[in-house]
Amino acid sequence: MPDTADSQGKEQPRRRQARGERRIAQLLQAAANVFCSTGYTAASTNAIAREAGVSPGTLYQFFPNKEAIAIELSDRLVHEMRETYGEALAPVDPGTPLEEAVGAAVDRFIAFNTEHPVLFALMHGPDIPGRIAEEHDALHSTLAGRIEGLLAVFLPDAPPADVTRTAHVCLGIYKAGLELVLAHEGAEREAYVRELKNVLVRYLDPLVCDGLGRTDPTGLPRTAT
Amino acid sequence: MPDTADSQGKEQPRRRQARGERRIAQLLQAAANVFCSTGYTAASTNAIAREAGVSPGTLYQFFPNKEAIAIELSDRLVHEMRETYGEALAPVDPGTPLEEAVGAAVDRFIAFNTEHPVLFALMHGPDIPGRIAEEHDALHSTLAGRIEGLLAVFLPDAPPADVTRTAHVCLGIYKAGLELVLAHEGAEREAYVRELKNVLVRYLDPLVCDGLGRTDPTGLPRTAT
Amino acid sequence: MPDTADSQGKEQPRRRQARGERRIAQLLQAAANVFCSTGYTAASTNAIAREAGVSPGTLYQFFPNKEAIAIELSDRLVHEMRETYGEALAPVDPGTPLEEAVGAAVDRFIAFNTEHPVLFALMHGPDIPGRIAEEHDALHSTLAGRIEGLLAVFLPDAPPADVTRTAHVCLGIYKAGLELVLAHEGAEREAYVRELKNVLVRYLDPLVCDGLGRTDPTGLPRTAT
Amino acid sequence: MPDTADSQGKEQPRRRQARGERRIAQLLQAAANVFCSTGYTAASTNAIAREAGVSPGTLYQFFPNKEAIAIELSDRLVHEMRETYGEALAPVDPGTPLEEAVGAAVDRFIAFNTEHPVLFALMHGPDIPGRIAEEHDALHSTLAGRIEGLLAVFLPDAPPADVTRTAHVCLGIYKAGLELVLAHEGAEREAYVRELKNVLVRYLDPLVCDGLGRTDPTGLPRTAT
DNA sequence: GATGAATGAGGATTCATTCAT
DNA sequence: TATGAATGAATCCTCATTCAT
Repeated sequence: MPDTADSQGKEQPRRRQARGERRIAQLLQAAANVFCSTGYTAASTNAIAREAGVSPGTLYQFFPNKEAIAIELSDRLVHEMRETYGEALAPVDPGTPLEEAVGAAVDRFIAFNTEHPVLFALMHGPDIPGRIAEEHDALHSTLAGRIEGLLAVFLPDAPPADVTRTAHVCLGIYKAGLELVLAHEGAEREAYVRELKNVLVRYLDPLVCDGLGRTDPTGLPRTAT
Repeated sequence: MPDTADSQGKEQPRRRQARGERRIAQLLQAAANVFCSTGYTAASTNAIAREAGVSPGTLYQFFPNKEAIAIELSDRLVHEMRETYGEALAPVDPGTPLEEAVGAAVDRFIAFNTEHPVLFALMHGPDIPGRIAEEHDALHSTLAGRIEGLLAVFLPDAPPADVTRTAHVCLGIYKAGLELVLAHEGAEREAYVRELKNVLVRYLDPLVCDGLGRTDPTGLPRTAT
Repeated sequence: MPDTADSQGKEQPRRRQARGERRIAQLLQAAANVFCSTGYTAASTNAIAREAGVSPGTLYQFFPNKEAIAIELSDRLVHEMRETYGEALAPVDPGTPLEEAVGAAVDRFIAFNTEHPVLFALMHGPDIPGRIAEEHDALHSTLAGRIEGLLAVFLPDAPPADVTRTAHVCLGIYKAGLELVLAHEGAEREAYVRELKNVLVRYLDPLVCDGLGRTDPTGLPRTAT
Repeated sequence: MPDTADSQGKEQPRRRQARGERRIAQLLQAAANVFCSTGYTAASTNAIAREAGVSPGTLYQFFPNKEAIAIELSDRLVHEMRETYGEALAPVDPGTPLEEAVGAAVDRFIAFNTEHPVLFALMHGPDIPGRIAEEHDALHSTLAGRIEGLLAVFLPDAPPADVTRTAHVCLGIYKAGLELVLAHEGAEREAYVRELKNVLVRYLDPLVCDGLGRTDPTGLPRTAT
């Protein structure tokens, strides 16, 4: 009756990894909690270790510093995002109306953010303009990339630089909107969600038209409210 | 027969302002520098004192803590903003085209931000969503208020709650845009400025009623770029 | 054209002293307040100056340091004590029963202490045994001296060293009792006052009146040295 | 067959006591030294750490603040007192003459105090009357409790409130006496010890009599020297 | 005399990180 | 691996005291 599995002596690497994985998950979860409640900057490694119920030394066995924790956390979130929503942020059928696509994307993003509140803390990058920390950067680029992918569908002819820029603008808008959304509750929150969608749709709509004169078969403005 | 100053009794509050007022300015300048280079959260009072070339004790003679410095700094910035641009953010003639008004406002804001880079650090509020610190809050409310005033001209019939919400959205957009603008230079920066204006104009345009009620049946941006 | 009063040249000392005395009284009062509310050790000169409504510099114009304030305060208290109760703590008629004399003395002491609560803070000397600070020492010796004077009446034949020692013991008892008295209120306080008197009377009674063979009706040990 | 500690799950609270327990003892010893030489109020955690030869951080790994150190120190002293002298301060046979009991108790107390001089610093509670700090309070209550236990033997019929009050008075007397004792040396110290015993015996003797008319079989003053 | 500015060492406390076990 | 002990610099802030005005 083996009290613990790894007492059998075989396959230690596997087991060790197993335990290690568990520890890592545990630490990341703790880090997420701490980042959420105190913010990334104010979070301390000791606090994370405490929250995880392990000693500081243990934490440093898996992560060289706070930044590494944030990076790994970001990576896992990105990974889970991909798992959940597929490679493209939204596997859009090119015929989808912009409004619908944006609405769906925002809803998904917000749902994901709500489920993983730490995302907000991680996204909330640069205390200092222009000096985006590495840990946030990874997440940031990934998000921007996904948005870019989504945009590519709607702006097939736009120069890449423009698409990239537009993606960054969208991400900025989203972050700002998310902040407002999270800061409110109930009906007001809903209202902010709607506004966020409006901002994005109205911003993107003319660009979509510009692209290649793709006109709505109806000849009417594509995104009638 | 007043033989000495203390026979007057009143007027205790502030004397010997000469050196003191200078020191305060010096400290605020130093604080601005430190906030800019390390961010508000990471800035330390000792660092500010060092930057100002005074001892920690001196700093504490004028400010009880970092927050107070930030608040005073914000107050002065707001004050200067008012001095520079007048009470309303832009004294708009109601007939002004939205695009023009927004463009002017953004240009002014950006100019002011460029001249006072610390504004960005101060605006960059909540590490933690929903928990905006007092020092940022004051600045935030002021900015939101100014935007609201501007919007009131264009949205005379909208319910106040909507105007407030719209102002917050605009401020969010502006902050996000500013971040992007500041993160780039040269032509790219110009491009981001343009995008920022676009976002705002397109967002606001459908909300605007041309004096006689919203006539846009589509609700879509009337001022396609 | 005298811009300030003291440019007249006459009678400066008088005026200076007058104002100075006022300042000193003001500072001492403030010090008393601060000593009472924070204790002597924790009291800061800045706090005293603030309480007095003057600048730290002014304080140091009159007192070289905290200790000097305490000493002066003690001196004035001792002086007032003398003024109020005369040179001897109680001008006792040798025939007075011990109980009465002690009761009166304790009542007076407590009354004085209640009226001048700072006395307690000042008496509460040595954080460190054997190292009585100078400031407390002055007060202490004075009090001990007064008690000694009182005792001399009742112990005319005792060797001086014994009288001194007994006085110190009485003062110690009194201080301890006062602490208990001040720590309680109402009936309980009264009870402690009674106990304090009991302790002193019973302690002194056997020592008293070897002289004429006043015998102790209680049969309690009178001379157990 | 537990291969690693974490397979047990329980028992987390304290491990690795070897070094830690030693450090704690070392820190407490250092604290005792510092409390003795500078007094409790003036003692600083940094000074304690320095005295212990460790860094400030180490101290804070074991104690959250100065108060906690004082409390732990008090607890250990009380514990050792109990170990040394048993649960009751003196396991008195009810027939023991008061004088003897008091004498023994005082001797023990003084011996203990002499061996653990920090006790004095810890007992010396309130800088401010009525505001006894927690750390001193614990010690104080314990001592008062022990005295109360001792008194209960001699005052079996007295109302509990009276016994408590009497115990507090005795403790006060003892503290005052101890101060005097410690402030002297040699013969003079001996003399003060004798006086202290006298004070206590004479104070308590009448109370004992009151109780139930327990009369000395000899009919003589019970505490003849 | 009076002021308030200035000091800098020292107070408590925290933190990222390392190390011996 | 995991632990908890250890570190020392850095945090914010206070204090007694001095000095120019």
